[in-house]
Amino acid sequence: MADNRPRATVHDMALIGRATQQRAMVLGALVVAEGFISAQALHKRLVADGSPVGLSTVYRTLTALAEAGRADVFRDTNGERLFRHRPGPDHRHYLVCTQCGLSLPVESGPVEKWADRIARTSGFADVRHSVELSGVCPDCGRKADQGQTSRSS
Amino acid sequence: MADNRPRATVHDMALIGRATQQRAMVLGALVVAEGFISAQALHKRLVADGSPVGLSTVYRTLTALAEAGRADVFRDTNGERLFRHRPGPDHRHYLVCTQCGLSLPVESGPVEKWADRIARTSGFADVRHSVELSGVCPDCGRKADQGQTSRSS
DNA sequence: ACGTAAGTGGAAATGATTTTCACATCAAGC
DNA sequence: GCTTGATGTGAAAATCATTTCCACTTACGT
Ligand SMILES: [Mn+2]
Ligand SMILES: [Mn+2]
Ligand SMILES: [Zn+2]
Ligand SMILES: [Zn+2]
Repeated sequence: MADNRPRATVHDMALIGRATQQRAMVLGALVVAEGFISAQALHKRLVADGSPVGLSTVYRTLTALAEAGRADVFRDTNGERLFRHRPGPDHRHYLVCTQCGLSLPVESGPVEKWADRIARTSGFADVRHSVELSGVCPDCGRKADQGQTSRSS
Repeated sequence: MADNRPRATVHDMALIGRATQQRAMVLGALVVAEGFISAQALHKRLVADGSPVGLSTVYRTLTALAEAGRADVFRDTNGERLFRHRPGPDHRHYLVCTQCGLSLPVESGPVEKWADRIARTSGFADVRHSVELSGVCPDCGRKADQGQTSRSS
């Protein structure tokens, strides 16, 4: 009966220091966003919603969440960093829509194994990986069709 | 008998427009670098070597080479873009040393298959992937050991 | 309640990349 | 070789995300 929209947990806040009102607002907005969003965009959204958190604080909170493993980070093509509240306790990879930010967690077992093997056989230390998939989601693809290459039926 | 260091080919230049002296210098320096290097660093190197190419031109040339598929791009952790002359005609992925830029092409068959499958089953259009491995190469790891956690034998 | 370490926010600094635009130079076509 | 228009160049300024500063709050253990 209870709806199962994602929620912020006290757990999230405990990991990054003191529980301030600002952090609660940022975390709340991030959870509600349900997808990848930039610090700038999240800040605008907060201000628009009458929750005037400083931009520096938004950056600090998102960075702290990411470091604590409570948020995932995605580099978009312009180099901007997008954040998303991490649904579970484990590291994930996503397929992200370049138009609207919609993100879909993808099954990444094979890549993890691949990356681990390379890490082991390379001789390199502290090997990390960054795997990002991006594309245009069905909705955005449909919208895009109605504008250019107007292939009449 | 002929050494087989990588060389710039006329082919590389043909793909990006006119063959100017500046482009030849940038391409030459990129090839000689034999690893990932930033536009800024490459520019400094050119200036130091008495080949005063403008920074804008370095950026333009590297970007053009990347678009033409003659260079690979790597986003380092600070968001800076590193370039490397692409050894062959095909798309590759690398394991890059975060300390010195040394890069090792890695066998990426499994990831390509994985990414292709997701692209096909996701419903997304124009799916692209970015896969980056980074770590500390043996040489740099050795150097790092002689400085901190001095665990006496 | 108090004291204080931790957090906040507006403004300024940073730093990579892009843009501008007056000037130089490729590469055709004669 | 010489003219010429499209293309390329570069110094400086603009952009823009992110970080740093620092005087002022605030959370929270005592
Ligand atoms: Mn992974
Ligand atoms: Mn690939
Ligand atoms: Zn979309
Ligand atoms: Zn190294």
